Amino acid sequence: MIRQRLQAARLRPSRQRISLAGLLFVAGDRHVTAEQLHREAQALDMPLSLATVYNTLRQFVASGLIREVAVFGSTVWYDTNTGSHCHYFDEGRQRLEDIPSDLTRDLKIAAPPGYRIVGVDVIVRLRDDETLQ
Amino acid sequence: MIRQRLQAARLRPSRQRISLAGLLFVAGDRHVTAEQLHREAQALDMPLSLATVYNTLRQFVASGLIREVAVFGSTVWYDTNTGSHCHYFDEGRQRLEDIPSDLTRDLKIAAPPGYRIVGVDVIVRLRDDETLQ
DNA sequence: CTTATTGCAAACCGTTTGCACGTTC
DNA sequence: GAACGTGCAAACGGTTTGCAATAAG
Repeated sequence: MIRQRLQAARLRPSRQRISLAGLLFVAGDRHVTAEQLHREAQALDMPLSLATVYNTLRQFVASGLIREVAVFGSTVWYDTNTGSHCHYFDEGRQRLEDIPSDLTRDLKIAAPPGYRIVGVDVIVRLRDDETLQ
Repeated sequence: MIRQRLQAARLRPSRQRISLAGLLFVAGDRHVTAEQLHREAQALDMPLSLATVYNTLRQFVASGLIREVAVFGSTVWYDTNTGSHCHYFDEGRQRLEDIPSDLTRDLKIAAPPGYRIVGVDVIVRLRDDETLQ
């Protein structure tokens, strides 16, 4: 199943890619950073380097298997749900989550003349009541 | 006017802060990065260091004079319009701009139980028709 | 004279890259 | 064996910080 997915994306099924695709796709929607995924792989004794995690995630994005999400800060988040949807970002726990209903459908966005819309990112930043000083 | 604005924010009107506040607030809404603002100041013979630009912009954010905008990549953008509104990001020219109508009013966002919404970022990524491969 | 601000250079941190080695087809 | 993938360590780029020098109240 994982192998088929990689094959469909024209990526050779190397041990590392199978491990990472397994972590990403076995458990439904996921939102992870490269470092998180690397730690997970380590914990499960899947030996691969951090550089490979970064490179692989970029390849997965290029192949449309996952997508990037823009959040504050320099960290790139990856989302296995490639459809149109929005995100909550819990600033206290630093966790990214889908917003159940696709709010983008409510948005009446037009591109300015001469431009094309290549993506819409909606992120709702949250603070939990305790963390909120 | 600039001095009053700084005073209201309880920031001492140092030469550097007056320069930067001038650049930011004299010409209506602006969207800049720290590097851009530093280059502008240099060009106008306002001597200040890049570190000061970074620090000052953070103070301005903390005082509510400007706000940060989350865009892809590690670069932080600063917006002199602190009200609720959304952004176009021109990926070719790397320019950030306001979307004239406040789309966030169309969004029916609720915070999950136990959470508070501290901000909503909507960024519409654009590519101009030429740049589009 | 006390407290805040600045500038430099070094640290930082997430990410990318060059290149020698290993793997897949 | 040709093309591709991996891992290391070093580079990168935007940002932050420690600290001595300087300026504001």
